[in-house]
Order: sequence, then structure tokens, then C-alpha cells
Amino acid sequence: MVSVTGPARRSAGRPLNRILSQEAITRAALTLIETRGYEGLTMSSLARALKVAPSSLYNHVESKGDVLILLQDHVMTQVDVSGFETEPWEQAIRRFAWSYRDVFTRHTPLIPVIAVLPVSGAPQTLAVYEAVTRGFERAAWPEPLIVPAIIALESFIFGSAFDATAPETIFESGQLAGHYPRFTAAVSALKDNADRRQADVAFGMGLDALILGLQARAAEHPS
Amino acid sequence: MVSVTGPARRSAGRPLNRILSQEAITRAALTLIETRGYEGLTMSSLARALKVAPSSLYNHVESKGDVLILLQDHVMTQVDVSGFETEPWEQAIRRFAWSYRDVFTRHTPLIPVIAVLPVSGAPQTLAVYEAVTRGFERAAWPEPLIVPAIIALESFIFGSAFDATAPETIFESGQLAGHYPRFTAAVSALKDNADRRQADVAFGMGLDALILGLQARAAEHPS
DNA sequence: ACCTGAACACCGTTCAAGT
DNA sequence: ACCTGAACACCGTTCAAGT
Repeated sequence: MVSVTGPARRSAGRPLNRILSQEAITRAALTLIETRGYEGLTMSSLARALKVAPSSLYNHVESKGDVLILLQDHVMTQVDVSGFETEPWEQAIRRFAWSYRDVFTRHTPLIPVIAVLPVSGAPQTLAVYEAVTRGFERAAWPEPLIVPAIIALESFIFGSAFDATAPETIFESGQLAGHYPRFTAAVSALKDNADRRQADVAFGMGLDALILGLQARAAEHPS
Repeated sequence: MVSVTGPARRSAGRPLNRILSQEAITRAALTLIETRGYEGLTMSSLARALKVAPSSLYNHVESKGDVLILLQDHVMTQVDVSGFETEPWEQAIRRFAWSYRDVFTRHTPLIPVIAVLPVSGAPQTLAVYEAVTRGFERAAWPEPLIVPAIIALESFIFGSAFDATAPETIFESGQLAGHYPRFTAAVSALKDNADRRQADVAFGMGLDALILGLQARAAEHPS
């Protein structure tokens, strides 16, 4: 029979040394997500992991949305921007785009957060944009095209991150196949290359297309 | 003084004629979203709008997720696929992509739903894919490229719908501008064309690039 | 300043009882 | 079969009290 004595409770009142911090909260949230997923991330479970009362969290964040912002900025450090200092533009973009998509495939609930969050509150996110911008400039891109190009790439990456979480059978028409013959045929036409994940094929194809199209646009820009 | 007599309550027990249906629920949910937004859509508010008890909804849907699926499929009818029967491929794609983005800009909470939902449960969604596929085939696209191209376009559209909901000032670096000089410069370089919304510029540029790049890919396909 | 503990308003969902 | 009404477990958040 195991002991049912709970963990030693702290009594009320300010503890001698601070227990919580935004960093500790971020770390605990990340671990929680890795083990229990985003549904497992509640203010309650977060407090439990940190061995504090849920209300204590509100001394360090204003809301659960704040926690997601902290997470978002931290996760951004996992995106690989190393190519922009050394590699040719195209190679650097590919490394960046694939790693960005892979990271956010594991964190799709953060996408609605990051997509509308002012960058001024997210230093790591700004650091990524700075590195990417430098890569574009190194490749002599026309200045006014850089930000729109980054936004377009990022939008494609975020949408693709969602797609990468879809089940492989998402396009099976099932019962209704007879009513949608052309689409059904198009779906079965790609079953041959079953060696790669469908989401990866589409992402690779879209990324190739974007890179080609953006380069064409840059080349025709009046300089 | 206005009457405080509440609306006439129905007594318990099966009513003589059915009050609810999936269609009625979908319609009420849509109206609710238009007036109160997605935070205003709860099983409780939905029931109130339909003048039933919240528990009654569960005779027609299994969960709130089910309601979102119904919504998603209905919203899909607003996407303009009319070009695919008559217009040149490129023109039809532009009409489709812009309308698809505009529709889901007003319904971003549905994006995580549609992105992973098997199409077999969504007839209107399948109808859209069928129309798009026919457009690709009319333009003599290689069959195995069609579905990946659609997925790539859709991913870009979904990501861009999120971006379109962002405040125009999302890229202002604020206090931290000094630490990120190149990105800050790139942001101010596009302030000149302040006549168009930033999200529209980026979407237009990305769509042009995707169209060009996808066409190039189709042209080199072994046929 | 920063913790606890007890509230609060709300959420989605279940289920027995009613016709 | 399809509604009501009363539950239930959980959610994020607030706030007085304590050191």
C-alpha cells in the first residue's frame, strides 16, 4: 500500500524565495504539451506541474492567452534560420521553411496566436524576421518586396502545418465517391507515390512554386 | 414598464412537431456568429436563439465540434468556383482563391476543423473540390499533380486568412526596433503603398508566385 | 511582492422524466 | 423520437487573507 500523504503543502503567504517566473511557466507549459498535448494544458494542470495554486499563476501572466504568447515566442527559437548567413538564398529559404513548418505542425494551436500578435511583444519572433530579412538583403532583393514575400511564405507555412496534422485518408470520398468522379480520380492518381506523405508532397510542390514565382517577381522589379 | 413575463415555456415531453434540425441549428449558429462572433457561439446561446433547452441540441448533433463541422460545410457554399467551367485556368484560380480567402477570413475558427476533417462527411466541401478538379482537367493538367496543387493553394489560402485578421500595425517593432534594424527598414520600405491593405499585397504576391510556379511545374511534367 | 484557498460565472455534456 | 430540467465535472479568473 502506497502512502496517500499528499505532497507537503505550502501555507498561505509570500514564500521566502520566489517560486514562479515567466520562464518557469513557459518551461512547464512546454513539457505539459509534449506529454499531454494542448487539451492537457489548463491553468489548473500548469499550476499542478509547478506545485502552486492556480491563482498564483496570475501574479506572472494576465491570462491563459499570455501563456500561449510566451510559448509562441519560445517555440520560435526552434526555427532554423542558420542558412541565411551562409547559404544561397534558395537553399536558406528551404531550410527555414521546412523547419518552420515542422515546428508548428507540433504547435498548431499557436498559429492563431502568432498570426495576429504584434511582433513588438515577441523578441524571438523578431529575431527570426531579422535573420530572414538579412538573407533577402544578402541576395539583393528589392526592399519593398521583402516583407510581403515573408508574409506570403509564412502564410503558406502556417496553412501547411495544419495540413500536416490531417490524417492520410482525409481525401477518401467514401460513399459519395460516385457523385464526385473527377476529384475521386485525381485522388487515386496520386496514390502511386505512396512512399512520401501526401502533406510533404504538397508542401514541397508549393514551396518550389513559391520560390520560383517570388524570384521571378524580384527579377522584374524596377531597380 | 415592460412586461417581465418570459417567453411561453414549452413543457417537457416530445412536442407535436419537431422544432430542431441540423439545418435550423446551422442557420442559427451562422446568425449568431455574424452578430456576436465565435466567442458568442456556445451551446447555451445557440439553444437560446432556437428557443430550446441546451440539452435538446444533443438530439441532433453529438457535440459542439459537430456544429462546427456543419458550419464549415455550409460556409463552403460561399466559395466562388464559377470560373472553372468557363474562364481560363488562371483567371478561375484567382476568382476561387480570393473568394476562398475572404470567406474564411470571417471564419478562421473553422480552419483547424476543415484542415483535418475527412471530406467524406462534408458534401459541399467535396463539391468545391470536384469543381476545382474539373477546372484543372479542362486546362489539361497532369492528373497526379492536381491534388497536391490544390492542397498547396488551400494551405496558402488558410494561412492568408489568418494573416488578413491581423491588425495593420502587427509588424511595428516598437521599443525593440533598434535591435532589429534590417527588418525595421524592410517594414518601413513598404509603408509607401499604404493604399492597399498589407495582407492583400502579400496575398496577391503569393498567389501570383504560386500560379506561376505551379504552371511551370505542370509544363515540365512528363506526359 | 507573491503565495493560498475559497469563491464565481460559465462551459460542454449526460440523463432521467415526460409526452 | 425529441423535448425539459436538473444535475456533473471542468474551465479560466478574482480576490481577501496571509506572510
